[in-house]
Amino acid sequence: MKAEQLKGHLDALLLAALETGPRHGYAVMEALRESTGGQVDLPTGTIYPALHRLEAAGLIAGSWSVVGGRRRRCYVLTEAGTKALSGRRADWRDFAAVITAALEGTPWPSTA
Amino acid sequence: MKAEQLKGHLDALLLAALETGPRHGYAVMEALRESTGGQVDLPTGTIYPALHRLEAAGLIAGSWSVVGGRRRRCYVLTEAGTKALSGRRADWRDFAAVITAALEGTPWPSTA
DNA sequence: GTTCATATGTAGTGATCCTACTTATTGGGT
DNA sequence: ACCCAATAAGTAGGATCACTACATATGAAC
Repeated sequence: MKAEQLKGHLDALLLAALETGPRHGYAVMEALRESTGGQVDLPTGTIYPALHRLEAAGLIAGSWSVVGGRRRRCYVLTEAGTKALSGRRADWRDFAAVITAALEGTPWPSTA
Repeated sequence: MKAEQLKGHLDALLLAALETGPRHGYAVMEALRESTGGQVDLPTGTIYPALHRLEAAGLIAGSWSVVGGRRRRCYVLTEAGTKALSGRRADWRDFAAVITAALEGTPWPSTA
């Protein structure tokens, strides 16, 4: 999984990882690694700045807590984040359909 | 179609556009625009440097010609380019499958 | 003769993800 | 006791890539 390929799609993955419930950064990292069979294995230098961006954009809301002596910043999808996620999903479907069509010459399997 | 989404996937599109036969840059641009229903509409500042990169990488070979008083640089897929294209296609399928699975939670429609 | 489509190109910008490093706590191995 | 791995968060700087804006030139239409 090359680095450049992910560009522009990471936010959608992070939002999706938070859709099932609140998670802290490290947990998001692991959730993503497991849900993709290890193919999306983000370094901390990618995930934390990305979460900060999403928080600054108002798509997720973070709050500090301490569990087992370790500080955690737990993130939840905001209402704007939920909307953004469905937008990103639609964007992805469109994007994937276009690229697949251009590459394969065959139409995308209908999901409608 | 947001700009950042395309990052890392452009080369595959360009190689695919050249698969059906030799084309010059402007023609590649139009072919891509038409094959994607206008959704991939690359500015010249994107396409020409990208073609230069591919040529420098040995994936395409360019040659000058003059048609109707206008100079053209016509590109052909090299052998390495053909191999690269099938690699890029495989990469895309893997990538798309992973992202779709992570976003939708459902497996990719089997193409096998 | 001016404007549009054709045709190619460069310089600089901005966004994004990664590498490498730092800090801190808990718990297991020896 | 000591060290190291896993957990947990973060920053600074670098590399890549596509885009904006601009420059150049010809042919065709009006």
